[in-house]
Amino acid sequence: MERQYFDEVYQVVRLIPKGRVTSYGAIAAYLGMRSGARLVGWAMNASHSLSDVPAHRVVNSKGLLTGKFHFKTPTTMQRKLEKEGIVIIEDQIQDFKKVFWDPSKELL
DNA sequence: CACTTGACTTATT
DNA sequence: TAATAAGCCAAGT
Repeated sequence: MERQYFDEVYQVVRLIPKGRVTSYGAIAAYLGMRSGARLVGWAMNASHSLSDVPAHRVVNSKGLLTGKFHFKTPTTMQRKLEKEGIVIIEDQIQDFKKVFWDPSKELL
């Protein structure tokens, strides 16, 4: 169980500000992986064990809620994001560029 | 033990 | 411009 990247992924996700979202690739890049986005997805899948991991703030590069079906209910993810002020239409985040939070640039 | 799959992304054809 | 291939790590079969 060498989850060397898993823990790092969780920590970054935990640092996502409320009302902002990030992408799997951004997290992967911040961890030094060029294309470890899939691994980030796996980390999210395993994040169900944890309680402090706002996986709903992690979307794909297009701002699409691809992982919403992995939540308790398919609407949980969207509802949580909308509750934080993010507008979503047809599983697509509106003004994605504005709410996008890049750890490598904003977390420093 | 080897192959496939998975909440992805970028590059190439 | 759209479709396909390749690349990455971990876990499941």
